[in-house]
Amino acid sequence: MGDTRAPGQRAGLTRDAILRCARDVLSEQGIDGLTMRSVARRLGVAPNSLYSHVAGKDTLVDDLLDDVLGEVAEPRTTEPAAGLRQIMTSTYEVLLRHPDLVPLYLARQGSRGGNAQRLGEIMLDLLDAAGIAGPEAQEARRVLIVYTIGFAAMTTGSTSDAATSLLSRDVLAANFTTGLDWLLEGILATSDNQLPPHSL
Amino acid sequence: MGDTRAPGQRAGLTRDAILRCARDVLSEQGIDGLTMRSVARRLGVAPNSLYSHVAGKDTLVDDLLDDVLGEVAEPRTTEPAAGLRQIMTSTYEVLLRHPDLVPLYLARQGSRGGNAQRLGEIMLDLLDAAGIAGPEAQEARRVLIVYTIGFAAMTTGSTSDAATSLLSRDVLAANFTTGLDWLLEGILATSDNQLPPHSL
DNA sequence: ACCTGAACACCGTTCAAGT
DNA sequence: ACCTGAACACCGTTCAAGT
Repeated sequence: MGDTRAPGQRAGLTRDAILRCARDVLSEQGIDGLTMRSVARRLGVAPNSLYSHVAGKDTLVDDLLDDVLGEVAEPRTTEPAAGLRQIMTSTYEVLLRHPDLVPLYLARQGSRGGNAQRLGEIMLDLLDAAGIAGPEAQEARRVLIVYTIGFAAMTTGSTSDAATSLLSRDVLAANFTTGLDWLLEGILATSDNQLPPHSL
Repeated sequence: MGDTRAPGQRAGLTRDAILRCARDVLSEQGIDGLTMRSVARRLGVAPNSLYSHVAGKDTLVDDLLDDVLGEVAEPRTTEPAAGLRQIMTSTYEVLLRHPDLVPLYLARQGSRGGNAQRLGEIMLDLLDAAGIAGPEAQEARRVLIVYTIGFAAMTTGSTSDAATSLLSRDVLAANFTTGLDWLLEGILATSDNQLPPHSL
C-alpha cells in the first residue's frame, strides 16, 4: 500500500493532517487502536514519516488534546464568578463533544499545551480579580479543572448502562452546573473571610 | 537469568506474589515500566509463566486495583450521611497510601472487582436508607466515586511543583472533607423535597 | 525538507512441549 | 498443574539512505 511512492516523493503530509487523522483513528478504533503505525497506515504513508512533522507519540497525543481546547470559548465578562462559570461550562461542553478524548485528559490530568496555558491564565486572572492569588489560586484552579474533567468523564463514560441512560444529557449538564456553583461559592468565599483556605 | 530452571521445575509462583511484585515494579518503574515481562524478569521467571496464574495484563491491573480497595474500612454506622462520609474518607486515605495507582483508577474510572462491588453495594444501601434509589442512587454513587478519585489525583499528582508543596497533606485532606460534605448535602437533600434530582 | 526501507529493542500472548 | 523455549503479531523509534 505504500509502494506507490519511492523515497523522496512528497506525500503532502501536514502536522494538522496527522492530528486530524489521529482523531479519526481514535474515534473509530479506540485508545488501544491509536498507534503511530495505524495513523500512518490510514494516511498511506510509512510509519516513520510522521516523525518529520511530530516529535513522537506522546507529544502527538498532547497536541491532540490541546488542539481541542482551542474550541473553548473565552469568558465574556471579567466578573470572577460569572467568568469562571462560563469558561468551565464551555470546557465541559467541548469535552462532551469529544467523548473519546476524555479518558486521555483524565490520565494526563489536563493538558500543558498552549491553549491550556491560555485558559489557565484566564482562570488565574479571574481568581486574582476575586482577591485569590498564589498557591491558593493554583489549587482552586486545579480543583475546577479536575472537577470539570471528572464530571465529563462521568457523563460520557459507561453510558451503555441501561439505568444511567435514563438520565438525559440535559439533567447531567444541570447537575454539573449545580456542583460548579457550589465549588465557586466555596472558592470565592475564601477571599471574604479569615477562615483557613478551603478552596473546595 | 532464567536458565537455572529447566521446563517442568516449579518456581513457586503465586497469584499474590505476582500482584505484590507488580506493585513493586509500578512504584519503582512507573506505569510505563509495568509490563508482563518486567514483572516476570523481577520474579526470575519466563514471561509466559505468569499466564498460569493471571488471565492477562488487563485483569492483572484490575486485580491490582481491586486488591488495594480491600484496605478500605467499612462504615461503622448505618446513618446515611455519616456512613457515606466514612466510606469515602477511608477510600480517599487508601488512595493516598498508593499514589502510583491513582492514575490507573482514573483511567479506568474505578474498579469492577469484588472489593469495589462490595463497597458499591454498601454505598447503595446507605443511599437507600436515605430514600434514594434507582438511577438517582447510581448517579449519586458515581459522583462520589469520581469526586474521591479525582481529589486523590489532585492531591498526589504534580506535587513536584514548588508552590503546591506549600499546601500540606492535611490542608488538602480538610478540603476533601469540606467538598465531600457539600456533595452529601446536595445528594441527601434530593430525598426531602420535590425539586428535580440534582445529585451534585 | 520530506519520505522510504530496514532494523532495533521492545511489547502481550499463544503454542507445543517438558516434568 | 506449572514452567520453559520459540514464535507470532504487533509496538515506538532511529538510522542511513534517496530525491
